[in-house]
Amino acid sequence: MVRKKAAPKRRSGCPLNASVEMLGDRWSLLIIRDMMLVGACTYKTFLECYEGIATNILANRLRKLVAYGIITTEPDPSDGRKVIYLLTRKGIDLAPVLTEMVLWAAAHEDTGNQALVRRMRADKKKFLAGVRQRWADG
Amino acid sequence: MVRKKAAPKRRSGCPLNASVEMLGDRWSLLIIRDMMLVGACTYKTFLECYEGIATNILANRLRKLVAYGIITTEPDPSDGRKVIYLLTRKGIDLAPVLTEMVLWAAAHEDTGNQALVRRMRADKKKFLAGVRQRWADG
DNA sequence: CATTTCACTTGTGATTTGCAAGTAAGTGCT
DNA sequence: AGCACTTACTTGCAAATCACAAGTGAAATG
Repeated sequence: MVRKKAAPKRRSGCPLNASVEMLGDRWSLLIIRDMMLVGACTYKTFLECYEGIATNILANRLRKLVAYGIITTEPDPSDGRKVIYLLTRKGIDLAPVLTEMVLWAAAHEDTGNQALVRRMRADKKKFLAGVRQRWADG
Repeated sequence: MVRKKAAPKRRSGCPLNASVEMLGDRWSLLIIRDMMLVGACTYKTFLECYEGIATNILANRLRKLVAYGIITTEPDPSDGRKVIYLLTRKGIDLAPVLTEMVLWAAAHEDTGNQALVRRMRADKKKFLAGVRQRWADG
């Protein structure tokens, strides 16, 4: 007996469903974090950044993030093998979400990079403006 | 040949890893949302809330959220069959994260419940205080 | 031209998920 | 006390997803 594929039904019209659809997995948010905070932008740097992600999964997640309009790709003009991944406006707008998550974890768990956390906590707005600034320049 | 279980290595000491560990799946955030926004607090209401979650998965996620200290359980004094799930302080502190996610989705996708979104956007602080208030009363 | 780098894809088991079908304890009615 | 019903789960199995190792093809490097 063949089972139908039937995507999991979620209560429609409820906020957050869309976000979870796009970001609710083990890797997507980490990829975005590394673009935003670490500046990673090629396939290789992602693979190295958190060793542990499988290469097929990384390819899959990047494809999905592009499909959702959170990141884009462009060829590296100085090296035809490389593909550069960039955050779109929609992707950059995730900065407040990431910030709150980092602050939450910092408040309730042992987190590394206390310097960053302090900077975020001290002036959230300024921190977010900084992220936007860096990405606006491309 | 037997494969070792080997949890996926993530770069240690980086913020956000802890959050993704606890919340980075399809359902955990939705469960928390429904506690926070809808007021769901029993197994049955969770199952009905978004029909689509499998009962074994729900049980598993609730157990994990308890283990992470995000929710607690207590027996319903008026009905011995029921278990009441409650947000802990740590769980309540997720409100800003959820809020930012809802606002992000609202800005970039078609979301339902525009009234809620407007209320969040109009006065984020007041909205968060309201959530905390409701949970403080228990 | 040979080697290396880069961004992937493919194949193969292992793990996780979705679904239907239990089960055990508590409640409510008679 | 007996029986039906609700609630919070567990179990079993198939299907989907994942981790890991090993390619592949195009472009750069020596």
